[in-house]
Amino acid sequence: MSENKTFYITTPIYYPSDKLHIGHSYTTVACDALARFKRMQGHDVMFLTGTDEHGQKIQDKATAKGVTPKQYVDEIVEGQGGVKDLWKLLDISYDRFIRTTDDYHVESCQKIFQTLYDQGDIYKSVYKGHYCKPCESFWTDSQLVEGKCPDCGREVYDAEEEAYFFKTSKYADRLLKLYQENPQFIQPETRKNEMIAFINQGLQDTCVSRTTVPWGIPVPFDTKHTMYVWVDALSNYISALGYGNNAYNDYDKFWPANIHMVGKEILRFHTILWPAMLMALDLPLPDRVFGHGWLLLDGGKMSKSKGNVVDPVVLCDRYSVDAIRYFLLREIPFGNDGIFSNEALINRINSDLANDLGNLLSRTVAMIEKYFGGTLPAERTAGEFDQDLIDTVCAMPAKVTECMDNLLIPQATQEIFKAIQRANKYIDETAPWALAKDEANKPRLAMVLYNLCESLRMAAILLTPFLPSTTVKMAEQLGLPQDSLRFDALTFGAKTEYTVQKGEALFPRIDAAKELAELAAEQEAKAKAAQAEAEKQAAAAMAQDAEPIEHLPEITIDDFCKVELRVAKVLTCETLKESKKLLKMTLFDGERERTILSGIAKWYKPEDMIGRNVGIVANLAPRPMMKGKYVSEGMVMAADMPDGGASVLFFPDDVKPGSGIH
RNA sequence: CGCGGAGUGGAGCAGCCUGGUAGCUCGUCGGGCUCAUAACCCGAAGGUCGUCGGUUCAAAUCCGGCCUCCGCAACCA
Repeated sequence: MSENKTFYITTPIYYPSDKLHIGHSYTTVACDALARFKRMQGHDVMFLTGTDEHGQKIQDKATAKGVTPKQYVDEIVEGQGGVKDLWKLLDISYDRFIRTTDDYHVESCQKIFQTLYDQGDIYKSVYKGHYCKPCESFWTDSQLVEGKCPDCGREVYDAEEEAYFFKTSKYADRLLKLYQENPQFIQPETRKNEMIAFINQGLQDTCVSRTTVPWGIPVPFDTKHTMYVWVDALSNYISALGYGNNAYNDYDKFWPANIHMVGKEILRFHTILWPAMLMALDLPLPDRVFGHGWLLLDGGKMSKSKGNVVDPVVLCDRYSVDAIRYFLLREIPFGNDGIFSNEALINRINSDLANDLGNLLSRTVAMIEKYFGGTLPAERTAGEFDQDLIDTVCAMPAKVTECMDNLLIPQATQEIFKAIQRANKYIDETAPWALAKDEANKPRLAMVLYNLCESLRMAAILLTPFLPSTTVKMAEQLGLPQDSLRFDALTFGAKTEYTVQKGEALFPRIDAAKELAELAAEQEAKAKAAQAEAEKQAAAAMAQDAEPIEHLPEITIDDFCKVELRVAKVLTCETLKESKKLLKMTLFDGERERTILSGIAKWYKPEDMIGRNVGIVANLAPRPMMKGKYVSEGMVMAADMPDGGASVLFFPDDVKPGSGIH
C-alpha cells in the first residue's frame, strides 16, 4: 500500500466563454507542481483538468458570433491559442482533460441526476425570481442592482419558473460533522469558519435545472429542463474516472480525490454542495478542498475595459515559461491573495532565478572549465566549510517534502533557494580563485567545486516539479544523464564524476528600468485600444438601443428667435430645506441679477455651480414655485441623462455673461 | 450590534494558538571579493507591532472598547 500509492488531484473545470488569463494559469500551475512532485515521489498520479462548457453565457457568445455553442467552445478549448495550447505552453502535465460536452460526461450526469431524483434527493418545485424580458434572464434579489436588471439596468418583474431542486438542506448536520471530524477538509482554515457560519444560517435547497437555458444537458426524465450548472459541473470529478460511464475505468483506483484545488469564489460549492451530493449518492468524500487566493493586480481586479488583463502567453514569450511558473508558485502566499505587478515579477526573476540560481550554475561551471578543463579530477580533499554546506543541502529534501505535503508551495520553493544561497556563500568562504593560484591546492579546489555540483544536482532534482524545463538545462550543463533528475538520487555524493559544459544563462538578467518603461508604454497602448473598442461598442449598443425620439413639429427661424438664450454666471447657490430636488441660484445675466430655481439638487451641489457660466432661457415668463414662496425667472439648460439625471450645460469661464446663444 | 479575516521598519510577509531581548525577502546605505548573468558575500540604518484601556513581574502575543481596510451573506458559469 505504501508502494505506488495513488494521488488524485483536480483543478476546477474552467468556463471557456473567453480566453483564460493568468488567474486560471495560477491554479493550474499549482496543481501541476503538486502532481509532478507526487509523481517523483513514486505515487500513481491522476491529474485532471478540463472545461465547463454549458450555460447561458456561452450560448449568448456563440449567438453573437454566429456559430453553435459547441463550435464556439471547440474553438476556445481546442483551437489555436486555446485552453489546451495554453496548458501545453505552461508545461502542464495533466493526465486527463474533461469537457462537460463529452458524451461520457453527459451520460454520467444524466444517470446521477436520475438516481438523485429517484431516491427523492432531487424534487420538482418552483423557482421564484425576477425576470428581465429583454435579457431573458432570471435574477435573484441579491443579484439585482438597485432593483433593476444587473445586465441592462431595465425594470424586472417577479416571475416563477418550474425547476428541480437538490435537497442540500438535508445534509447540513452531516456536513458540520464532516468538518469537525476532518479538520483538513476545508483549507485554508479561515474559510472553514465561513462555511460553518453559512450552514448555520440555514441551508436552502439548490436549484439544479432551468427551462430557459437550452445549452445544457437535458434532464433525462423531463427534457424541457436542462441541468443548471451544479450537477453538470461538480460531477466531472467522478465522471472523468468512469463513474456512470464506460469511457474510463479508474473510479475504484483513484476516488476519493486527494485534493480538489479551487479558487476561493467556488470553495462553498465544493465544500457544501459537492459533499452533499456525494453523501446522497453514498460515495466516499474527497480528502480536502483547497481554496486558493486570487492574483490581484496593482490597481485592483483585472478588467477588460481597463486593458489590464494579464495574458500568460505574452508573459511567457517575454520571460520564459519557467519564470512565470516560478513567480506564480513563489509569490502567492498560502491561501491568500497575491498581487501581480510587472515590477514584482521582474524583481523575483532577477533576484531568485538570475542572481541566485542561474549565476550559481554559471560560476560553478565556468570555474570547472577554467581550472580543470571541464572535468573534475578524482583526487579531492575535504576541508573547512564543507560540512555546513552539505548539512544544509541534505536537510533540503525533507523540508521541501514537508512543505509540499502541507500544500505550502511558496515555502517549498524557499527551502530550495535557502540551499542555493548557502552554496553561493560557500564559494565566498572557500574562494576557489585563490586556491587555483597554487597547484598544491588543486585537490581542495576540486572538492569545493564537486560540492557545488552536488548541491546544484540536488537542487535541480527538487526544482523539477516547479521548473521542469530549467532543470533539464541544468542537467545538461552539469553533464548529468537525462533520466537522473529523480528523487531516488537525492543523496549527497550519489554522483561522483563530473564533466560539465557551459551553456546559455538559465535566466538572463532583466534591465528592470528599461523593461518597466517598455511595459508601461505597451500597457498604455492597450488601454487606449480597449477604450476605443469600448466606446465603439457603446456607440453600437446605443444605436441599437436607441428609442425613437419624439420630434416636435418643424418651426421657422422666426419661431426660434422668439426664444432668448443667454449665458449667465451663477453668483450664489443654495439648497432648500423644503425641497430635495431644487437648487436656488442667483445669476448675473449681463445686466441684472435674477433668481432661478432648478431641479438638479440630486446631481449637483451648490459648490459645483457657484462661479460657473451656464446657459439659460432668459425670456421665460417668471414662474412662482414652492407655493409662491419663490419666483423662478428663467430656466437653466441641461440635458436629460439615461438614469433620469441631468447634465447642466456649462460655458467656459471666459464667456461674458449676457452673451446670446444661437 | 449579520458572520468572518486583516492592520508589524519604504514595499511584501512571518511571529500571536503555547506571553519573556521583533524575524524573513526586496529596497536603501557602507564594506569585501573578482569565479560568475554589474551577479556573489559581510555589515549597518530603519518599527513605541492600528488605537485606547485591562490582566500580568512581563503583552505584537491574552481580554475588552474604538478606528480603518477586506472577504462572505445563497445559486453568480
